[in-house]
Amino acid sequence: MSTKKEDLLHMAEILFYDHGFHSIGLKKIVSDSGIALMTLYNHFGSKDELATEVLKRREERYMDHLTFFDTYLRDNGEHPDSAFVRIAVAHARWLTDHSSKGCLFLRAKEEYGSKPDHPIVELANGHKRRLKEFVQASDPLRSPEETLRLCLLLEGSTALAESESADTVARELVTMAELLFPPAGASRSKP
Amino acid sequence: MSTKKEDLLHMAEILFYDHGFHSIGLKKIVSDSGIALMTLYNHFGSKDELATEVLKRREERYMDHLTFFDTYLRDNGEHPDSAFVRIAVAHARWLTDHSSKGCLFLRAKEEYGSKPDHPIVELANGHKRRLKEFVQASDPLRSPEETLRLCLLLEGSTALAESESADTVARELVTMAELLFPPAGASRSKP
DNA sequence: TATAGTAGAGTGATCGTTCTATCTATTTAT
DNA sequence: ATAAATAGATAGAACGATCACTCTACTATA
Repeated sequence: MSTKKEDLLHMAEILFYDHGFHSIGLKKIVSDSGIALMTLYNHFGSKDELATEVLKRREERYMDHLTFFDTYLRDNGEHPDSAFVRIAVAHARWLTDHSSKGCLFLRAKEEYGSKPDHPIVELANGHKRRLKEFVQASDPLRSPEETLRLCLLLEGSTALAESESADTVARELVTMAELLFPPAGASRSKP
Repeated sequence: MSTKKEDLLHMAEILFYDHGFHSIGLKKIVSDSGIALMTLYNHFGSKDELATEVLKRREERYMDHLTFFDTYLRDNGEHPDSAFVRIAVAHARWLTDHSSKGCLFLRAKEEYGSKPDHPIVELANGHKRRLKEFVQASDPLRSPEETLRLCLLLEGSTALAESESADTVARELVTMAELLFPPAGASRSKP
């Protein structure tokens, strides 16, 4: 892929995340990137298309992050019997590695939510659905209610990190996951 | 207070919540209210001032809701020994009673977050601080970590209700609070 | 000779905000 | 009770700024 296109996607993600989709103008994106406006329109048909690709790449990066850490932790013997805790740890790591301005997908849905068939809204909804499926598939023994509970913890930590230190929130997220989702041998086998 | 002013605040809150602060124009607010634009400027000095008053009134309503339900539940013998669970129940009720487009204060902070000394950002930060203090004060025996955990549950339920049914989320919120914050006699006295 | 990128002007639309001029209702003075 | 004065609300035009987006003409690289 073109370097200019990558630069634009990178800068657009930063600016969208820092200021919101409607608040930021294309002029700001191209000027901060040092790229001509026509080059942006050469790569993206519209502002919505740019925002859509930003979200697609962010989802890919986030899901890769979760998958990588889930596997890494399991293979290194950390929480080997509770996939839900591993996912919590992976998400906690994401929180401490990124600036804390909430979930970009929820924010997109909120800003474009008046039109439920808008591609950006569908993408945001799809991400939440895929994340839930990822959680459920990580441990088929867990109930749908438990899956929702982990999703609630993930959403809650992302939101709370906007008001509290990310490190603190990350720590409590893992603690809560350990309390609610102990490994199978510890509580689920309990009568 | 003038009826027109109340009508404007009411309509502005609905539109800000449904579409975001930057996405909605003053023309839309006044035309949907059936009120002249100059009447808006007669009551509010600017769009920011209107948004500020919307947020102030919403916070007052939310905190009143929490306080009322906390007292009501305790006086009616529901969860009399766990204020944290009562707050969770009160928040769950708020979720099922309102449309689910996230926390308006977080959204305000996200949209105006580039200027940390903006009155709207300070108001949003203040709300989160006051909410935390309310939680902490409701049960002084709880640790600061437990307070953060309940705040995480509240934030998580609000966020998750944007993707999942509010009723379902509300139920899981209460369940999780009961699991994590059992009444004093049940777990906190455990050695 | 293509291709990709550039600057810059220009489109119509909408933004927040201001101004004016008119109208109506209530209050005050005679 | 009638007239005058005050206050609040109205529609509509207009302000400069910015928005997403388009077009053109020029340049550099391959």
